[in-house]
Amino acid sequence: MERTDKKVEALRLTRLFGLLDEEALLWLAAQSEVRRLSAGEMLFFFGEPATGIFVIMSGTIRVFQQNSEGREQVMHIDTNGATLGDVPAFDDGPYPASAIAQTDSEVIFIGKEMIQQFCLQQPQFVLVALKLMAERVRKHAQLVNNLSFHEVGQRLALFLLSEGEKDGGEQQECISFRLSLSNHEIATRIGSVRDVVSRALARLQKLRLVTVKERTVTIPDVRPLKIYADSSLKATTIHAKH
Amino acid sequence: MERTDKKVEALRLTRLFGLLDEEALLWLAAQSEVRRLSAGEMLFFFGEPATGIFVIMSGTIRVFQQNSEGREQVMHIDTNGATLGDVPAFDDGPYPASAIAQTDSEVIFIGKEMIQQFCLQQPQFVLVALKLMAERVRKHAQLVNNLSFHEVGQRLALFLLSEGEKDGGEQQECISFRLSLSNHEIATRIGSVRDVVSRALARLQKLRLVTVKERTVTIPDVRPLKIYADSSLKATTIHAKH
DNA sequence: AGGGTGCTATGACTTGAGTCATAAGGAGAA
DNA sequence: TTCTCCTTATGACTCAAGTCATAGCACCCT
Repeated sequence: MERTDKKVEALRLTRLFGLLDEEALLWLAAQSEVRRLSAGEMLFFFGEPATGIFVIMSGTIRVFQQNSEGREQVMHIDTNGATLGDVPAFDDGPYPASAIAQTDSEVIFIGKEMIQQFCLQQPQFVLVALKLMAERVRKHAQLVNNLSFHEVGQRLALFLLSEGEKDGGEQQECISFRLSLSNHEIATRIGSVRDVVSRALARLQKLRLVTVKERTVTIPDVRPLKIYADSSLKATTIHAKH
Repeated sequence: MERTDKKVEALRLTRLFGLLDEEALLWLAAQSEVRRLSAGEMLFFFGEPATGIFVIMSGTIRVFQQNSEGREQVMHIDTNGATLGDVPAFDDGPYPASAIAQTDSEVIFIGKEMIQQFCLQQPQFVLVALKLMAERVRKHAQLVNNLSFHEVGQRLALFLLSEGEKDGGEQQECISFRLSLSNHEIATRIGSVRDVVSRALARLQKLRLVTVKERTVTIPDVRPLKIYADSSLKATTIHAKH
């Protein structure tokens, strides 16, 4: 199998395998195969029996659930170094969600048996996997929280804040960044639909919490936006009545 | 420390520790302490720094999130043998949810350092923990699915079906069981409020999908109820228009 | 008996969210 | 240029969900 080095390099950059020694990485690389995906290609489907885990070498992959009408709820979006399909690899169930390549991507596939065999030989690896899995639980709990307790406008505000932090990086009062996603894509992440996101964004602008000019979002002051995102609706409604 | 045997017995009955040998259990039991909780007492709070994990010896404990108005979303409810606080023990964050004793309960507390130390000595234990954590992720993904894609009536139907299976046990067409929870408690599990649950239950009765008599629920045939729970709303709405 | 307390049930109302239809702007292709 | 295709924006409409108020029932405690 050629290009083992490339695979080893890719594995070394992941959180899951990053701490392993050269030998272990070489073994894994030998057991693995590279798979190339075009944008829009499905990596796996919800409910399908799982055969192994995927490690992203390049590109970005969206993991989501979908209802019978095609409406999507994004669970998470991953890029270089992330691991996919780890849940079914460890609990032996089917895939709990579907995954699609958002851009042309390269992933490394490692069969479930390999992983399980590997686990028995590399105890410290299992600890890392456990930590990553715990973080996943935490993220999902956060998602439940957002969906249960915040309405669309607030979820949009939270989304903009997280995008702003990711993009702008710093901990500033004023953040400005280019909105790389369409309203429809935003909707799939915050659990809504295109139209409603459009309206919610307009509302945030009316409230002077953000300004949008040609898909460039400016948050003049993050604090009131954070307050809006976390505020109980009852309070804001009562206030708005007068 | 007296009553070590009792602790060992309790630990042996858990999924997390059940496969360990006597020696390991004894060590854990020696490091642990028993804590008694009255019904309604909090075990830990969302956001609090986590100090260790809890194993339920007796009683039932509810893990939930809450918004500023006091509305609750139950994440899961656990009894004998379940483990709580494992996520923060392994990813070193704060508690991702709050926990309260629903009934008088006894739990075993094991400090985080003990657990982490234990992990290094007992590789196969980590594998079990990983599997349980993966199952947790799966459950949460399922919860997100329910909240995102099903409306209250459907979520109630799913809840009744799961209660029926749990109680009645068998895989029958017709299920009848006593509804041990109040409408408010049901509401916290399916992400709604008391009034709405009451109405939704009335609607299920009008549709002849269930009958309720003095808190005893009868599902004459589970199949139409399952269909109702999974049906896309659009289809039912269009149908109802004529 | 009287007075809590907690639960259910139900009608009236409000509102957030989603659907549908339409208009308009930008990008790219022929 | 013109014709698509994709996107955003917006008004009109519908409906599910939630809020509020009220009434009735069962239970418990003096």
